[in-house]
Amino acid sequence: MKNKGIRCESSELSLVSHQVDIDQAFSQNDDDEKSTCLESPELHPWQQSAQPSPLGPQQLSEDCLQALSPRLCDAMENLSNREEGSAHPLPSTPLLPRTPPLPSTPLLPSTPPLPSTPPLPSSPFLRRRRRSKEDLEPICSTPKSEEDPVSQRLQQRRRSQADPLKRVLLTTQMKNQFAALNAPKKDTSQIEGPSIANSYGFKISMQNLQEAKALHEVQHLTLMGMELHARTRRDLEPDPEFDPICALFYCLSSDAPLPDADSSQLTGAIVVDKDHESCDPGHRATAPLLVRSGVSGLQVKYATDEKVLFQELIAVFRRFDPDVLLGYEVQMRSWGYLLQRAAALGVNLCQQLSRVPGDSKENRFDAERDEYGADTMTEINIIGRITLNLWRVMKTEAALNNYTFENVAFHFLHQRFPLYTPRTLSDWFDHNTHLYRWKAVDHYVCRVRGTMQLLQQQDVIGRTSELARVFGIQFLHVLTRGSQYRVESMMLRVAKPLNYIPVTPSVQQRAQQRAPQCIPLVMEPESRFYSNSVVVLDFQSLYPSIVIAYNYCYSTCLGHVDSLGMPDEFRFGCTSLRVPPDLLYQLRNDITVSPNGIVFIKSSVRRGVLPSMLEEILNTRIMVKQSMKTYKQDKALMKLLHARQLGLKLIANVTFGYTAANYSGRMPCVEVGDSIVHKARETLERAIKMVNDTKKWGARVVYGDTDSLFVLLKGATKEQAFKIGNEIAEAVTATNPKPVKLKFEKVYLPCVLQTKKRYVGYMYESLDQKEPVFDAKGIETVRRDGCPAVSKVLERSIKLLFESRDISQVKRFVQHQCMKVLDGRASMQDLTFAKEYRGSSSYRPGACVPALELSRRMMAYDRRLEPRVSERVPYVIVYGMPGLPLIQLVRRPLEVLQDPGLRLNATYYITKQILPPLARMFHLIGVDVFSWYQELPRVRRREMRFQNVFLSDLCNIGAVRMSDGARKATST
DNA sequence: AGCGCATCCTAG
DNA sequence: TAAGCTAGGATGCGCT
Repeated sequence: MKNKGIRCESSELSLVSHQVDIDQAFSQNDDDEKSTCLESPELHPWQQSAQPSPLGPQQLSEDCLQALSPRLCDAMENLSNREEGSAHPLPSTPLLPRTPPLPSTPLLPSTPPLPSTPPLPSSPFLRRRRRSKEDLEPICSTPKSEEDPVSQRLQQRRRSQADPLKRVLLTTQMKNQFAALNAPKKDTSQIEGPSIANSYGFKISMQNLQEAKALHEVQHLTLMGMELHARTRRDLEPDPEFDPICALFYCLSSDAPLPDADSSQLTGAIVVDKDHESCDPGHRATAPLLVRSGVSGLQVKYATDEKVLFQELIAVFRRFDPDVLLGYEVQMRSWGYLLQRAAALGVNLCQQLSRVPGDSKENRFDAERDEYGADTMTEINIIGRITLNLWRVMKTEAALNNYTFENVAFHFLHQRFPLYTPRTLSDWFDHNTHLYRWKAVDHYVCRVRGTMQLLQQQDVIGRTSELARVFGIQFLHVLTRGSQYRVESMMLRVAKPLNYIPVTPSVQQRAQQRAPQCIPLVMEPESRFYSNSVVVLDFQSLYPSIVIAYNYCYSTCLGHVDSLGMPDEFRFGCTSLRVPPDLLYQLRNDITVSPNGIVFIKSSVRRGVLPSMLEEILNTRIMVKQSMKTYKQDKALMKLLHARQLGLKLIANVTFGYTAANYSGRMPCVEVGDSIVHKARETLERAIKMVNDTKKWGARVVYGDTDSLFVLLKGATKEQAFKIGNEIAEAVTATNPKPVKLKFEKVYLPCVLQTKKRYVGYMYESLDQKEPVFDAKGIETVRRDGCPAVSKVLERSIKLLFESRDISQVKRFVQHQCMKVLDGRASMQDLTFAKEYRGSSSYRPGACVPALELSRRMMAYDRRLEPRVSERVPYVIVYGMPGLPLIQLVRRPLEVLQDPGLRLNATYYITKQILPPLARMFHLIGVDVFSWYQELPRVRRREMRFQNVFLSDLCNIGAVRMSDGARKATST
C-alpha cells in the first residue's frame, strides 16, 4: 500500500490517495524553511508578467535613477530580477537592507500559502525611514508647494519613460492577481495543515453569482463605490476633524449603460489641487496633477479645495444618480468620513447628496461612532439612497478569521491586495516624485474596484432583493432588521385576510409569561472512534414540519388541559384566554394534545396562521430545490438557488424562535413554543426507539441532537449502510404525519464522536462518491477562537488517523510540528488568535479578555483605532511569567518589527493550545498525546524568537498582562 | 484544587 | 432605540 520514495513534487499531499511518504514530504518542507517560509523558489506562470516591459530599469540613464528614490530603484531592480525569472531573494546579507518588492507590504491573511508578491524576509526600509529624521524629510506628509527646478528638469527627461515605468508598475499589479485553478500549490505555511483539496487555504471557492443573472430582469440600479484619501498626521489614522480629503475615488456600476457613457462601469476620481487653475495640459510639468503621475483611464475632476470637491461630487450625483452607495468600511474610509469632514467644514453634504434635500430630519449621519448604529448599519441615512457597509455584509457571508478588505478579497476573489499604512499612502500621494502618487492612486482604485467586485461576485444586491421580495420587506431592512421583522411581515399577510389582530404585550406582560419547560433532546454520545459505518439521518425542517403536521399556532391553541373545562380566564402566553366549556365540549373530537399537555384544534376546524404560512414556505423551497436539480450543470445558478432555498429554510426555522422569544419577543407564546419543542423531542425519541428495536437493521443509535440520529451499523459495508440508512428514513417517515420526514444525510466511515455537539468523520453522501469528505462539527478545526496552528495540526492528525490507522505516523507528525514551534520556525500567522470585540459597553465591569484589553490600549494610542463593534481583534501570546501569559496585538500583520524580536511563548502554544484538543481526540483511542511531547529533547527553547516578524505599527502599545485590566477595574 | 462565573463560538 | 431560541464545550480568572 505504501509507495515509498515518491517525491512530493507539488507539495500537495493528497491524503486520499495516500502515496506520499510523509517523511520525505516533511524533509522537503524543511528545506524550504531554511530559505524563507513565504516564498517559492520559482516563478509560476501566472507570476510572470504578461508583457515584459520593453524598457528594463537597467536601461534608464544613471541620473534618472538618482532622481528616483533609492527605494524605487531597488524595487525596480527587484522587478527586473523577477522578470528574468529569479524571484528568489538573494541570501540575506546583514550589511545591506533588504529591498521590498513593489507592493512592499502586501497583507498576508491568516493563511499565507501563496508565493505571490513575496514580502521579503526582512524589509527594514520602512522602519528605517521612520527612524531617521533626515530620511523623513523627502517623504513627509506635508506636500512641498513648489518643486525645485532640478526635479522639474528630471521630470521632463523622464517624461518619455513614464509609460514604460507605468507598465512595470502595472505588471506588479498583474502578478498580484492569479488564476487559482492552474497554479501549482505550494504549501508555505509552517504548520502543516489539511491537504485534502482547497490547497490555497481559500475558504470560498470562486464562482461568480452574477453569471446567474439570466434569471434576473434588469434592475436599473446604479451602484457607486467610494474610497477616499485623507492627508494623515504621522502614524495616526485619518480623522475628519483634522485631516483634509486630498482625493476621492469612485467606481460606478449599473446593469444598464451609464448615462453619457458607453459602458456600464466607470472609475473616476476627484482630486484636490489648489494649483489646478494654473495648469496647462499642453506641458507635462504643468499638466494636471494625476497626468503628471502617469494616471490614465480614470475620469478625473480637479478641485481647488475641499469645498469644491464636494461640489464636484454633487455634480457626479446629479449625473449618475446612484441608488446604492457602497464602501468597504463606510465610516472611516468612505462616505462616513466624507460627511463628517464636510460637517467639520460647515457643509451639510448629507442633504445635498440625498434625493430629498429639504428633509433635514431624515438626512443624517452619526458623527460619533455609536454601537447601535454601527451594529445595525444605520450610521448613515441619506434619503433615497442605500448605504452599504460591505464588511458587515461579508461577515454574514462566511466565517473568516478577520474581515479586513485584504483577507476578504483573498478568500472571495482569490486575489492579493497590499495593505499600506495611512502614513505610507500620505507620503506617496504628496511625494515630489510624481510616480509615487501613481502608486497611491493605483492603490485606491484597486480597492474601490475590488469592493465593487466583491459586491457583484457575491451578488449581494441580487440576493438581498430576492429576500426582500420573499419576505415582503424593504431592501435595507433585509440587512438591518432582525428575524422577528421578517416573520411578522409574512405572518401578518396571512393573518389579516383571516381577520386576526396580533397581540402586542407590554414589557411587563412579556416578563410575566411563565418559563418554558421543554428542551430539545441532546443525547450523550458513546464517545469513541468508530471504524464501522455510522449513518446520519435528520428530520427535514423538523420544527416547521411539526407546526404544519399538528396545526400548532396562536390561533389554534386552547391552552393547557388543566386550565380547560372552567369558565374562567387563565394565563396564556403573555396575556390570558377564556374557553367556554360548552364550546370545548362541541370541539371534543377535534382536538389534539401535545406531549406537554397543550390543547390544539385540528386543522379541519381551523387552519392555523403559522401552519399555512410555513407550508407555503416549505413548498416554495421544494420548488426551488427541484429547479436546482434541473439546472445541475449551471454552478452559478445552483449557488443562487441554493442561497434562496437557504433563506426560506432560515425563515422557516426562526418562526419557532418568534414564538419562543423571551426577552425581546414581540408576540411570544410559551405554550406554542413549548409544544413544538416537546413534540419534536417525542418524534425523535420515537424514531430512536424504532431504530433500536427493529432487529433486521442491526442498528443502534449512538448519538442524536434535536432532529438528528447517528446510527451505528456494526459490520455493514458502505453499500449496506446506504441501503439500510434509506430504509430507516422511509420507515420512520411512514410513522409520522406529513410533512414530517426523516432524511438520509450521510454515512461516516470512519468517525469519532467526541462529546455532545462535537464529532468528526469521513463523509460519503452518495453511493458513487469515491473520495470521502472531511466533515467536522464543533471541534477546533471549525472553530475560530483558537489559532490556526491548532486547527491545522488537529485536522491533519485526524486525517492521518483515518487514512493510515497508524498512530506512529500521527505521532511523528505531531512531534514534528511541536519542534517547529519550539524552534521558532512556525509562521506568526499560524499563532495569531482573533476574537470578536463586542464594544466596550457590553462587557461586565472588570472583564478581562484580550479583545477588550487591547481595545483599551488602542484607544489610549489613537482614539480612531478602537475596533468596531463585532470586529475581530488579532493577537498573539508573548512570553511572560509562567502561568501569566501576555498578549500582544497584531494589528497590521505586515509591519516589520526589527528588534528586539518578538518572543512568543512556545510552551504556552504547545501545552495549552495545540496539545489539549489533540489529547481529547486521541484519548478516545487510548493514546496519550502529552507523552509524545515529553519525549522531545528538553534542551529546546521555551520561547520563539521572531526576528523578522510582520507585526504591528502598534508594537509600542506594548504587551498587555491580562490580569492588569481586571485588577484595575476591581480596585476602582 | 475545586467551584462559580464570564466569555467565545459552535450545533441544531 | 432593536434585539429569534437553547444547549454545549472549553478556557481563564477570582475566590475560597
